[in-house]
Amino acid sequence: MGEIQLVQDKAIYCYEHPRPAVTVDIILFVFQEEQLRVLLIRRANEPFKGKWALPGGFIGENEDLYDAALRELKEETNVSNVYLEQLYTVGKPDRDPRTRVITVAYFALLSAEEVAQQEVHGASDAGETRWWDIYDLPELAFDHQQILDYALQRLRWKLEWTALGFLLLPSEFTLSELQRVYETILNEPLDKRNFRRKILAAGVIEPTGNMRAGDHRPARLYRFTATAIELEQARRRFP
Amino acid sequence: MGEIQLVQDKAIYCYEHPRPAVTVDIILFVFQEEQLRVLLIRRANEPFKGKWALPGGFIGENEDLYDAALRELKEETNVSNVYLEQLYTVGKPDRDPRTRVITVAYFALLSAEEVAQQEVHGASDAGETRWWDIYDLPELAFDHQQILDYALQRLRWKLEWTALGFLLLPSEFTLSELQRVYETILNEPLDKRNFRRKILAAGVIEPTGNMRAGDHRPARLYRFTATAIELEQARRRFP
DNA sequence: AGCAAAAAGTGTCATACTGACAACATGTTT
DNA sequence: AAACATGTTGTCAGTATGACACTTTTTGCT
Repeated sequence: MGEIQLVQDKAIYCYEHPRPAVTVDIILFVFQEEQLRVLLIRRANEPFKGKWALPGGFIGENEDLYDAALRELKEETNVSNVYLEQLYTVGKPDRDPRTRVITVAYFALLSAEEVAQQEVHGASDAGETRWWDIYDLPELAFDHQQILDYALQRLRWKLEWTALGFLLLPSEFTLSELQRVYETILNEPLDKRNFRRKILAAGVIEPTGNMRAGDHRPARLYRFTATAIELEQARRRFP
Repeated sequence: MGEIQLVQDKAIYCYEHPRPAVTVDIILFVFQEEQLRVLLIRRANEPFKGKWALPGGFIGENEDLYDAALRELKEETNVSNVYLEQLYTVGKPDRDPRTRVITVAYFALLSAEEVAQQEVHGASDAGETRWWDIYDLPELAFDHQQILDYALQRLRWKLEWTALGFLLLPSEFTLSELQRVYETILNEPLDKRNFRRKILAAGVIEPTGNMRAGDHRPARLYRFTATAIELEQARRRFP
């Protein structure tokens, strides 16, 4: 089916039918300095030269989609050890002016600790790399704004219905910190007492016994209960 | 980028980098004779010759993914006027033994009325076409069983959290019929009184004034309230 | 030492939703 | 007319929700 030919000393890949290029793009969220941020890369080349874009790239010839997303993230941003989940696949014929490109978007969460440790940077072929406040974004390349909108929607949904907030926090955190994550992502204030009641009732976090001192009154520190990470709140609609 | 060459009188398509083939497969659900069914096609050729597979095919060179799904559905099964939503994209390198294939799976619902009218049939290149009870499936080709499992999961979820059941029923239906749809899809019995209370409270259906006579006591007929079709039950987790 | 400021922590009440549960109504069949 | 099949209806106890304000503990300043 797939044939390799040599034309002017360059390998080219030939098929009986036209094929689209397939890329994997990643929306990497992080919670830093009281902001929900995404990682973007400034495009060094046309099209959309100078515009900001989601990190991503072509899938390898023998690479699973998930693995491709991990690899791209590692290559372009030096980030590993993330939570990754497939988001959506976009494929409008004209979304890339150069050639037909189908993009499988992945959605990634990185804990604050990892960000600090991993020294996220822009890599070789990618240009400048930078975290952007989700509520104050630059103009994006391609249809990346739409993808990002959808990712934010998914993040919000996940936050409300699963125990996902953890992935954005360090391993020990206070309830106030957790609440700020929720408020920032949902983009609205929450009632402190109701928030605590619900989070604690959900049984997904537990006190570590330690305290965070420094600010004013010391706050109790919590961690996530082991397996509660992706506990899909199995709420049934019909009993 | 994409170059077309002629080799032995056949057009071939050449690229600098290897590209996967991209297909769209559709899980078409229908509710018939008290069963939740999916449409499958028996493969006429290798690989998996004789096994059953989801309808689908290659995306056109200038075709959106959604449009491709619609077209394939129309071509292979003569079905149009369906609810279609993207499900998931699979791309393990060895999922098709012939060549690298990435498949965007779509999830479709067809009302009982449409099924009757549209005379679903197997088309030209596809072999035999047949509805299968979701709980009594044959052995499937490729990784289609996994895709189907995921589709069923999504269907169940949608059923519980959105007003999606309608799409599987005729335009007028009784509450008992609706309940049977729910019970069949969720694969468990539901309490009649609680079911009615909830469905009616949700405000997604309304009585048409007509009655279904014939069996025993005539049953009140309902229809779905206009815009309630994809009303994502906007239940908030934090007030 | 005393006071103000900042953040942490805590409880109640009215309402709505949930799930478990059984009897009666209306038409058909024999 | 009696048996049968299906449709329709309500209660009650338990739990979850959302609205709402004050006290506690520490820091920082004077």
